[in-house]
Amino acid sequence: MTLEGLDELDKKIIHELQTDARHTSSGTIADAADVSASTVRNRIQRLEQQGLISGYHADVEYESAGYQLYTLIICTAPVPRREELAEAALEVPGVVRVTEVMTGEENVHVSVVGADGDDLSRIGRDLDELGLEVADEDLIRNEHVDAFDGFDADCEDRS
Amino acid sequence: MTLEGLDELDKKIIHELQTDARHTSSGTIADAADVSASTVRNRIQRLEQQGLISGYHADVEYESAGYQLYTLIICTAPVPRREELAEAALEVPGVVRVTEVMTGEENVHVSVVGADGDDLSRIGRDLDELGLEVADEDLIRNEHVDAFDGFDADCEDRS
DNA sequence: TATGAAAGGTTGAACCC
DNA sequence: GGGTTCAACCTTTCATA
Repeated sequence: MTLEGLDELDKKIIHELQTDARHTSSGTIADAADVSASTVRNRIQRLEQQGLISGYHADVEYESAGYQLYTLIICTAPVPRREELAEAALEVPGVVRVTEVMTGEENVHVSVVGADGDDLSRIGRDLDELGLEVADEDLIRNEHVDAFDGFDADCEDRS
Repeated sequence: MTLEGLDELDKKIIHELQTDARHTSSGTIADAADVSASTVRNRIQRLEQQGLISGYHADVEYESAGYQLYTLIICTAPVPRREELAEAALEVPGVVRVTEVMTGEENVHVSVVGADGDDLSRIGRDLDELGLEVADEDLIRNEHVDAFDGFDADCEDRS
């Protein structure tokens, strides 16, 4: 079954780019899928234009870079302003991700990077000044990411 | 000031790769930094080997791909088993990110992708069977990511 | 560690089916 | 839609300082 017009080739492309966006060439995917490299290039271009792939980025280990305080700040926003505040939070220096959740009090989760307590104090203050109430603040011990297996053709069966 | 031996060139490289890991060539960075392309390539290789850059991946808009249920599942793990369970959770089909937080009851945050309620039920059951107690479950309305500005040479001043 | 040069792979664009 | 061609670009490898 294809979702939203995504066929197996699209899914394979997404899966490969999710796994390694920089060292995977169109030709490699093309060989594995038995199509030409330009077909893969056309598909990638389409996926980017449709916004299905919204970007590519390097995963950085902040601790190794000397930023010991990779931290999750959980905030509460008034629902009508949630989206606006989430976007504003992204502009605060040190903020690397903002997740808006639908329900509950703690509806904006902000991931931030800091080198010391002063950084965190400033970020907390900045968020507060925007109108985000800081409900909780926790050091992130570890973060693991993985490509979504739903796009992996070799892993279709899910109980 | 350089952190952990990272100089301005390293930081610039990381920033560029965080912004667009696929369409940024060594040559482009080299021109902007007034060094040779080979130097940039050597640095990138070093950053990858040191584990400072741990990977590159495509950002996928799951909703556009037909997976309407991009969801945050907040779990509680016994502290001694937290890391082990977090890694195990990553293997559950549909799980795309696991964040371990240091303190508090809700110390494992799991981001999952599902097409329907059945997917979510299964994922919840799988996490539970691992030994992760599901404390809360929330639809993710939106997720914004941004490159860390601490690596951006044009943005060093932070109040 | 930074640089430069040559060979081979990769990309994007225009074009054809 | 998919495929071909080709010029421009990129990367790899190795040699050099």
